[in-house]
Amino acid sequence: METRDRILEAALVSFGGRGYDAVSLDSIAGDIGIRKQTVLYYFGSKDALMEAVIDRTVADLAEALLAATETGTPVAAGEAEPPDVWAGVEAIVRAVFRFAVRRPEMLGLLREVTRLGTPWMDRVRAGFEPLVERACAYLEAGMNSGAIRRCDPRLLLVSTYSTVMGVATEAEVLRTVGLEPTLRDTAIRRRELLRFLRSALIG
Amino acid sequence: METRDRILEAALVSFGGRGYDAVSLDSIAGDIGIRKQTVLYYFGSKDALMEAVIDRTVADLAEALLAATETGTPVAAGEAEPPDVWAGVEAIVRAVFRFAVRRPEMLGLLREVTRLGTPWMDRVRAGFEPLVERACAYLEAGMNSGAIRRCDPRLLLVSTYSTVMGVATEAEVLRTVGLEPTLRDTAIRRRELLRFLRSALIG
DNA sequence: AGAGGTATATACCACATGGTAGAGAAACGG
DNA sequence: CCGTTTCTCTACCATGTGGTATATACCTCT
Repeated sequence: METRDRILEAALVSFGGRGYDAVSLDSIAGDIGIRKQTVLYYFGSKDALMEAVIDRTVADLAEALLAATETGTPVAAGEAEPPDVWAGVEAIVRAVFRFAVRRPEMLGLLREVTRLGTPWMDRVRAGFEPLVERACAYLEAGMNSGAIRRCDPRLLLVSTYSTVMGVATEAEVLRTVGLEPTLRDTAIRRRELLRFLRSALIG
Repeated sequence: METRDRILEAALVSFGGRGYDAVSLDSIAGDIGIRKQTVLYYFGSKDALMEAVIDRTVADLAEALLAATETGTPVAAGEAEPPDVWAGVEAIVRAVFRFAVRRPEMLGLLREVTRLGTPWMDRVRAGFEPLVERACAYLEAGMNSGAIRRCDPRLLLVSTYSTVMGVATEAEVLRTVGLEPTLRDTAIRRRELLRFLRSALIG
């Protein structure tokens, strides 16, 4: 099962980096020195390959982000003490930036899928659903404890998601304002973003 | 010059809505009841058509946003009094949401171009450069007057841009958290976003 | 050794795409 | 009334695409 993984990896990089339509099966196969028909042997069609890539990416992201949420949240069932909301947000942002540096294709793929919409997006939704639920409950708990300002948790989640994803992935936008997405600058951006979010959430 | 404009309009809707690669010249021509060769008569190639679409969109957006910036900014040359930064930000956000409702293709195209990157993106940069300059100067003035917290204005601009664009355009993300991008919800989102930004900027 | 599944390759196909060539209409100037 | 320019069309082409059919090597189990 070696080849299958190599195909999945190459497809992830291509789809996430250049977009579904812009990538041909020939180019994916060529990247790892095999023929297109070998790709079609493992994955019956281009669509099926995309599905597999999405599923893997969503699983990886959801796992990492759920793990990050547990950081700094001693939340037992029916606990009374409020969790440290800010620590949780910070852990999530750091996890996302880790992906932005080490596996930018994954965040790129996520963007691509939100652009393509239905039916690809449904797979993402399915995989992220527990994450979204948890995040909303988390934010709501923070509002109840007064740690963050009161508002619609879903809207707050969207704002936060957009901001984090944008800053983490939109390299072209950064270049527009004269910033290069180097490792050093990325750290600075992360710090600045955290200040931004902290003000927005707590203020 | 009637046909030319109709082509430009149809291409804008298609490119912005479904992406450059996913749209064929045949489909653009079909949308307005002409043949592909007529499209190629006015615009020598698909690339040239895309350039024209980008240029028009950038010009429209830049004009509207620059106009919005002037709202509530009695900024004369070498003025001493600080401008009302928050009023300016609010005017910009309202202008962006106006586009999100009335011309969503334009914001979609902007997204698409940032995804495609060089060399398309250079045209956007060129058209937005004065806007970016103005925005940075604006934010810096606000920091100097103490109206908003001090930080790198370019990073703050990127954070704000990402947030506004995300909330204004990512309909799929909204659906993920169970929100529909109706007109009514859009107004609510805009209000919530303004509260979010206000906290982030002023805090 | 041979049967059967696993895996990779060659050859091919139907189709859509961007682009070219050139004809026919329609308006316009002399 | 004729030549020129502007515009739109039909017809065609070269290329790249996703996908099928099929052959071939390899490996494992009996």
